Amino acid sequence: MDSRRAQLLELGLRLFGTRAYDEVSIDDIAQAANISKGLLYHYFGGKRAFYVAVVSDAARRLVAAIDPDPHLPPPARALAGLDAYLAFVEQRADAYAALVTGGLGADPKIAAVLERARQQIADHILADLGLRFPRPAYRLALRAWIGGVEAACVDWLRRRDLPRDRLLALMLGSLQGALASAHAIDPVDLSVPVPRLVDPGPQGSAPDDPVPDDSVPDER
Amino acid sequence: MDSRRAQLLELGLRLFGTRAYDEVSIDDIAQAANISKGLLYHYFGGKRAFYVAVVSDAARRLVAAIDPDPHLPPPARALAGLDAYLAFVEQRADAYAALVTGGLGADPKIAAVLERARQQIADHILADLGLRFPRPAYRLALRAWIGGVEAACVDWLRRRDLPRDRLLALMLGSLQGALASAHAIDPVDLSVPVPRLVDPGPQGSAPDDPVPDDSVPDER
DNA sequence: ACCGGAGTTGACCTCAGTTCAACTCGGTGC
DNA sequence: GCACCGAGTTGAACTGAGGTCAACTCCGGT
Repeated sequence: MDSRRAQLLELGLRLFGTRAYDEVSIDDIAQAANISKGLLYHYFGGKRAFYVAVVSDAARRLVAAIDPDPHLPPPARALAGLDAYLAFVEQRADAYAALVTGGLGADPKIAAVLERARQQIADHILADLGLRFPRPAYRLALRAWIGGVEAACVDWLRRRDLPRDRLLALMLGSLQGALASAHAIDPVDLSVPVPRLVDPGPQGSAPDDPVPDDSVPDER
Repeated sequence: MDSRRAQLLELGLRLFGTRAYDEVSIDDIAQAANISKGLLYHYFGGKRAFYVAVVSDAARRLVAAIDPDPHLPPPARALAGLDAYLAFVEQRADAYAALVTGGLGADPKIAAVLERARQQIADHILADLGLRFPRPAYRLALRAWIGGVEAACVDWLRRRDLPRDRLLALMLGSLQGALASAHAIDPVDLSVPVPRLVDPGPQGSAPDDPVPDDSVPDER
């Protein structure tokens, strides 16, 4: 049955989200799932392969979760995507932690899975912005930004010292800064200019004028 | 003697920089160092503790490597610090890989060591910029930026598709963008304004005015 | 010469990951 | 009804890596 596989993946996500890879034994998994050790080897090749499967599945879910609403115009899609990303981070903090902190000492398989997911997210964002940059500076800027988002999310989950919409605005502003920085370094002639993601508006002394908006503002 | 300890740390850095944690056995280490297994347990508590020691040592070196030249004025110190950071990344790619890809998740000890090093770097940069922000938005923006720098460096080491000075400029631009974004979100009255880090100078044929101004909403 | 302790070793122990032969059991063909 | 089949499942046994420890070697101090 395939549901057993899904059940094991779900369980694995919880276990690996809570404790580190080598602190979770096969016996732990088997016991928590009420199955025998051997069955895990039937469904997955071994512990390592199981872990890879768990991480892959979580990455798949994350990428799926930020899938755009095709009705929105491109720039708003990017915003909605990031918002969905943060929602995932918030709701499934364990899964997210397993993903990002999960490195497992740089297992190439894991690294490849994560890098692939990041690439998909990057493509996603580029498409949502209506841009397409194969140029190194832009690619690197975007890659760095994604790394920054991950770091910020992990930190944010631990501290929670900023409302989510502020975090969203912060990340969007950083994205704009990163893309602008890439543009300064490699000033390719864009058919579409780097869009203005954050609309600062009149910035008074009061720190409480609303950041872009709540969850999904589509301006324009 | 203490030199043996240092020798083992150096060796560990090479080994863990090349292969993943659990692909390096105690016997491997012992054999590579021409010592017996037991001796490793004499100097360090065990494999895990050894790994923590290796990472800590590498982090210490990195933080030491970006120590500022006190003669430079603050903004230039920040630039010099980032330059030194990139130099470290380039020269000791293995050590850097061991640090960043290392055990982000593996172990709370490791996470603590790395987070401490990042904190030091962040303080470093803040001091170099002549700023001091305990406010969440700035802290988070800086933390995200550091995560971005790490991601960019790992990617850059793999691809090498940008000259180092361009990478430096890219990162500096992103920093400025991140800080500006934090400022837009939490507009505290800074005694010292966010400094202009990137001095674009005469750029090629480009159709652009240099980025910062429109990358950064609210320049005040 | 004796002592003591740091440095060092190798045999041994333990336990987690892995393998595998065998058992159940619901469906299929005859 | 019956033999068969293959997926699902199990538990015992194997293997190898991490960890322990009593003992040995130096070597400086008394």
